[in-house]
Amino acid sequence: MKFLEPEEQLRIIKRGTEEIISEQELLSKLKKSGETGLPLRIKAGFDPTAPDLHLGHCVLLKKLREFQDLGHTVMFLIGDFTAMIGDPSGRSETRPPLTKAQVEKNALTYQKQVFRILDSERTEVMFNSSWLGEMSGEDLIRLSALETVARMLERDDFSKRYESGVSISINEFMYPLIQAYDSVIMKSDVEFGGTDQKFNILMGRGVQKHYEQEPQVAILLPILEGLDGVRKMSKSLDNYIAVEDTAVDMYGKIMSIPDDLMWRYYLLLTPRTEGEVEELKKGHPMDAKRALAFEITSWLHGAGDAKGAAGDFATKFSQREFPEDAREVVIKRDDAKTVIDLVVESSGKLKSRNEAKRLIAQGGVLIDGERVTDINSPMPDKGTLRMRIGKKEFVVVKLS
RNA sequence: GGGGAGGUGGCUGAGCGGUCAAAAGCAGCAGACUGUAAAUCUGCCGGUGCAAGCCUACGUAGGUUCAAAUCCUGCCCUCCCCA
Repeated sequence: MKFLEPEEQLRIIKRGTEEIISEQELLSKLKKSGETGLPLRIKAGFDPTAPDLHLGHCVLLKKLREFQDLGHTVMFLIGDFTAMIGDPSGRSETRPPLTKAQVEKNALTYQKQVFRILDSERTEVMFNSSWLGEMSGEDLIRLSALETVARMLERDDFSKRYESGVSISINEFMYPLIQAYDSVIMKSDVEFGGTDQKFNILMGRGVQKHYEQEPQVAILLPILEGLDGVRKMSKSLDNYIAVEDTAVDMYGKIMSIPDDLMWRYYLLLTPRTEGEVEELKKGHPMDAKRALAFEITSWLHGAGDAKGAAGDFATKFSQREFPEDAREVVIKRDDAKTVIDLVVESSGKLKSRNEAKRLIAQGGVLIDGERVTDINSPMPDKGTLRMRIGKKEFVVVKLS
């Protein structure tokens, strides 16, 4: 195996990282791998709690892919055992543990999604239940003796919870230790994670030393903010862009992020250099955002789909025209006496009749380009209606 | 084991026994404007109903009362102090 110069590799790796502990160690590991011809073993752990990968995960996956392209091996660890505990990182409360069946199902969905980004040739998929499941009670106690409560409480989220009186379960204290032990078994050279993983990853170093291994380098990546631009992207906050979102949705969602946030997306999710980004900043923000949306969408869906999505967005929102490929719905005339029935029957998004009422009253519904604000308006006497329901839903309704 | 505090709508967080479907903020939705599903401003924001109204909601089960998120009791859960 031939590698690039260690310094060059380091430069590539460093881009967009929050912190590397330590850069010196990483450089020496890279040098050693260059001399021996052995790829580095890169560990990244994932909780199979959310089967929906989103762009937040992609920050990490993209970095892993860069490592792979440099010739190193990624160990994609599915924390099927630890998921039953629930990672307390960044949490303000205890998470409910998952059942075994749920975990297994989620893990499969996970794998299906990551190889959109990772190179499967250079990836080893691992499950920590394969070694943790075999640990005896005695092993576990021994492991737990390696750290103290005071040390655990140094961790920010634990101490905050402790001080503000939110519960911490004992098993949550075990989490960092177990994650650290994974690094020992996996003989990890580098462990990746978000900044919220700092404590856990550093603990891996300590435990590896205890087992007389060279400690892993910690590479911490920033947490990506979600659609609201403030809170971290996560499924539970529903501010996420999923890897499996359609190209159209993905493009649209990226267009909806606040302007200020897009530079961060450029840095963390695209290969654009700082110079290129500076150039974009000089131009119109909307052009820069379009380019961003296109770039990310084609990364995950291919250029063809991305082009389609861009066109779709332009007609729907920039020109406010009715898209040609709108969803079609067939409704029986008897089922819809008035406009509100029509809206309720044809929309796939509205949760209640009240919501439809509000939407109509507030002018959010257009039928054949005409705004309808009276929920009791009679049905137009036509066979086909082109409806816009809210900002994002376009439906062609055929009456039978 | 003893003493104390608390559990409110997706979240944070107010709440005198009636005027509470419950303040405020966040999130969400719509309109205006625009450069976009940016920003800003305005309105909406439990269900059902054209509406009046009705129904369901303030950890859970009961009770007091004409009336309870607000008072009492049991239970569940969380936290603090002492041992």
